[in-house]
Amino acid sequence: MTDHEQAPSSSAKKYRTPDGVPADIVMFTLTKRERKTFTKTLPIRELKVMLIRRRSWPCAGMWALPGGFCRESESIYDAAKRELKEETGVDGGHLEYLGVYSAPGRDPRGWIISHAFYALVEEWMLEHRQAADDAEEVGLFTINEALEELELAFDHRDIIMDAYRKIQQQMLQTTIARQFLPEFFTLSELYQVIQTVVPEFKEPNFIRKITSTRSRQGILEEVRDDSGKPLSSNQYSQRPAQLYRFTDHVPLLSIYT
Amino acid sequence: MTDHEQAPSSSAKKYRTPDGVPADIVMFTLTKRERKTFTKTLPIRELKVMLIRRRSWPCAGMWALPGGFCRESESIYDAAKRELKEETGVDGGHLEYLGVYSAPGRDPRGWIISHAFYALVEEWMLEHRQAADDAEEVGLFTINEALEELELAFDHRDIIMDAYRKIQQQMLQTTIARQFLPEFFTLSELYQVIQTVVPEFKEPNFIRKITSTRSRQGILEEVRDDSGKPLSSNQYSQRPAQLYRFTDHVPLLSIYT
DNA sequence: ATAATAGTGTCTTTGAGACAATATGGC
DNA sequence: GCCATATTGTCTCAAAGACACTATTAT
Repeated sequence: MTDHEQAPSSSAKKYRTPDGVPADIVMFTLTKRERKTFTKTLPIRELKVMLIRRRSWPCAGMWALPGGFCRESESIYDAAKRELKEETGVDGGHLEYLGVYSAPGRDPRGWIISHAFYALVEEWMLEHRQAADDAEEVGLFTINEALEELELAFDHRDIIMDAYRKIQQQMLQTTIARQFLPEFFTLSELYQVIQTVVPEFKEPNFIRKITSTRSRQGILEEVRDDSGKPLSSNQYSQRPAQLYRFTDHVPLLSIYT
Repeated sequence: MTDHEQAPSSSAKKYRTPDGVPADIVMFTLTKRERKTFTKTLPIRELKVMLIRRRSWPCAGMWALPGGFCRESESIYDAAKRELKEETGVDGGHLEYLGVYSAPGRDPRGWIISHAFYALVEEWMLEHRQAADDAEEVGLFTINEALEELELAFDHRDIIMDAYRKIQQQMLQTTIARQFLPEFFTLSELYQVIQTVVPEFKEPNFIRKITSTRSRQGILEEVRDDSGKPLSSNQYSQRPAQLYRFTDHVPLLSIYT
């Protein structure tokens, strides 16, 4: 007989049930800082994570992921979406489930099962947050700062490490890079974004590979104007560079082929 | 202020909290049936999922995933591991987290947040279950049977579909195929296992590709005996075939290279 | 003209893909 | 010898990788 048969009922609780089910969000953003050089160049980009300094028990004074408790009338994903909106004031943005954190004793308030999400937001979305919220300390940190220098609440260090691993994997295996780029972008920008999130990624012939191989064809396409002329941009370089955009194509990867 | 600040405490509950947090397991197995032909040949393999017919409210009479409620003293993963052991009598086997199912109203018993796992077990592990459990109806079904012909309890249809998608993806992108194979195996067996789980997978030159390309090197290695002579098997063919085993290498895939 | 980045030409080597040819062992 | 499956030979074309070269624009 499975335990399903001995289910606790909502009317008469006989079994110990969790004390709360929050959704916590690892909000990543890619900051963009102009380099002040005499000539045009790509901005400096850095991957950052948003944290909030807790003011009250438990873990007062430590840095924590933004989050909030889920209500009965919503799914966990809806709770995360609501929380993301409260923090950024924005509805959009990439929001994806990361996992569940349920080790006994992870939260001194009781039996708290946390669901982690990660979001990719634009830097400006976080400015709203800083102004709107009264006196709550908010910070943007690089992954290294967060993991090495800060005191993190609960098991949020584990969550951030897991989220970092996941975003790195997704950056290489999906087209989430689009979340960090304008609709049209140059291949140098794309390469820089990938490298910012996955420093190990090195492709000397990146441009050629993307543009000249059949198997990669389909994930990107050249941008052209109405008359079919290729569009280019010289925002970051002297010589204009061809603009590209992501298509809807999602390639299927395999270790065997 | 984040909702973390308004946390319910275990001593004095002021907020509605979930009525239960079960772990449900999609148990996959690959059945192996000898083909009765005059000559040696590979067995027929089929991917099956184990379901249990519910006897009591809610969803009495419908087929459901095996599962059980999580206790305060264990993590969700531990609960799934415990449940897997109860069902199969075996400690081992591949067990992996799939996701959370929390849509309001998904369970008539109340606010029940289910965590799905999927497991890969060997067929014989399920035999124990059939004998040990008193009078509970257990079945092994192909994915198609489960999705097309059975009445499934709760949102277990969604869970099974998600699990199927995930196992297909993992079969191509990780080395979980090893869970369905003996330690040493021939490349024909490996190919058959992959195709059983992912029928779309077609590689005419499979053997050559695996054995002769540098980029795939490392995930498999030839088995040799003490004196360095290659080991082969003629269990499934007249001419003996080279045996291989998986290494510990995990390749990193990217859509950009 | 110069500097700086975008993109191409070209050559070598590896890998994919298709088939034909050969090898092995049970019968 | 015959059969069925495993494995290799061979040939063609696509792609990776390296590096030198050309192109385009701001200053």
